[in-house]
Amino acid sequence: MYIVREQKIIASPEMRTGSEAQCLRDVFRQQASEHLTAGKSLFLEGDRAEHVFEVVEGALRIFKIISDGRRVITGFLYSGDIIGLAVGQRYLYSAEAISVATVKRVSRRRFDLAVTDNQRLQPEFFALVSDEMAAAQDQMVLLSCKNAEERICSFLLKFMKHNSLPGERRRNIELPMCRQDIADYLGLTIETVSRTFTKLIQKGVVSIENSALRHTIAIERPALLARLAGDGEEVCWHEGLMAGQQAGH
Amino acid sequence: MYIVREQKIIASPEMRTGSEAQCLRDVFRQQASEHLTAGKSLFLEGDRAEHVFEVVEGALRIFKIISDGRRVITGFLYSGDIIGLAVGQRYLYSAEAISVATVKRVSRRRFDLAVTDNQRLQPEFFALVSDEMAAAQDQMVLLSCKNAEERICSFLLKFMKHNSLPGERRRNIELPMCRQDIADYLGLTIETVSRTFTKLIQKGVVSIENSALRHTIAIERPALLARLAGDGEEVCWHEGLMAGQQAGH
DNA sequence: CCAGCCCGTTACAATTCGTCACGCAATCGA
DNA sequence: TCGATTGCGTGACGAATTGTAACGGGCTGG
Repeated sequence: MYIVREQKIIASPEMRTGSEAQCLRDVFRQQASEHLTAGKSLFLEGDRAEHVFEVVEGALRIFKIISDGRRVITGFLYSGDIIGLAVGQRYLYSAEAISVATVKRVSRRRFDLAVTDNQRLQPEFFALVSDEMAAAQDQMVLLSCKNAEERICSFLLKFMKHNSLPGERRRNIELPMCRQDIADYLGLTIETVSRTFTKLIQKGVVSIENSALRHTIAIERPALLARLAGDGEEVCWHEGLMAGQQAGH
Repeated sequence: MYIVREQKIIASPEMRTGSEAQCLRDVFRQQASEHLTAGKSLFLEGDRAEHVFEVVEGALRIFKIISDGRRVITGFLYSGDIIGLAVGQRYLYSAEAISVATVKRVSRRRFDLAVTDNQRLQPEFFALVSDEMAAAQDQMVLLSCKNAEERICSFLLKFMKHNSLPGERRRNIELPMCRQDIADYLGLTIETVSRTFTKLIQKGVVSIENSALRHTIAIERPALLARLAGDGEEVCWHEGLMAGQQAGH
């Protein structure tokens, strides 16, 4: 442990870029804001991963294009999120602004130095990577098992959790992405997304402002929404399971 | 850079646990082998993540159980793979031996120390995390878009790549997992897996040893298999795409 | 003001995949 | 040796999702 402190002491000034940072976002504090218009690309899958980005405002989608031209959206990012973590030499996906958005960037070199240099940041860094991995696995579960309704409900729930301050209970949510984005994210077609929204409205789970372009959703019955998402409150891990050794089929 | 070397020089002996390690697997070298019988659990989702494991021999599956009792296999691990990386406080999934298997373990504390202590290991560590992330994303693409045949073909291809030495060109592969495992991994039912194998045999893509229990697959037409997997040789990133800013739909 | 476009919605037909039921072969245990 | 069990394959059927096509309602720009 003392070695770490030693390292800080002998660190030369120009290496100390991130030393005062209390959290990862502080690494971006001094950086200039960059503004993106809707649809503007931030980087492409396969590009050399030379920067890490923080979303200051707006929303982005990250996606892959597969051989037949279809698009798979692997995630959405909102203000406060960080993009470009834990990649190797090259970006694993493309990133684009959905709406107008503001980002800040630092070079990977500098970001990595800040993290390795400042022990305080490492837990936060690993937590972020871990969250990203957990999100990917949740998405695999969703795509493996859930039907259209469950997918839409899970999506709305996740959006609510992510985009509301702790304690805040807003009934209205404003989805920045269009139906096609939702479809490509959930492994559905745009028609199925539409139909499912209609069904949820008929069931009284949500309602949609017929203003603008159906991007404003009011959650009428949050409890029902959660039940329809089918996550079953994430199960009871610490009972019974230990007994059955032989992989239950 | 010189700071890194400095750090090594002043490192106290007891901190140098992993200092001589040339690669991550060396961290496990001194550890005792543990033997698992088929179906034996290594750890459960939600357990405190106290160890990191290396698969010495055999195969394991990692999976989640969802609320309605179904199982989603998020990956298979073979000899040489490392399990338990990049998790937070708790394991994100359960791990079980498929066949008899041998593993080694080190405590997370020791593993993390070895990695932070020895700069040489960090690139390999990040590469592993990155691979895991890339695999998760590929799986999302598979589950989002691919039909049964493409899924099976992708699965066989990936298995071949992973379980053959570079340059080696074996036609016969021995799948350690049963049909149900494949189904739960690919988001299909066991019947669809069966039917799809039959179709692939009829097309002359593969053949199955009718010995034992259909676990030995001979790849008759590798090129066709690759084409049917539909990965389209991972596309052409550096042309055209830059032009279309407005998210193509 | 109207035409044209984009996005979302709806209806209907087509297809894929899941469900259910059963047959077959190999293995296990008494 | 026999019956029970397990894992896999197959066929018929139905449900859920997809594809196709047409429609509507706001914007935009002439």
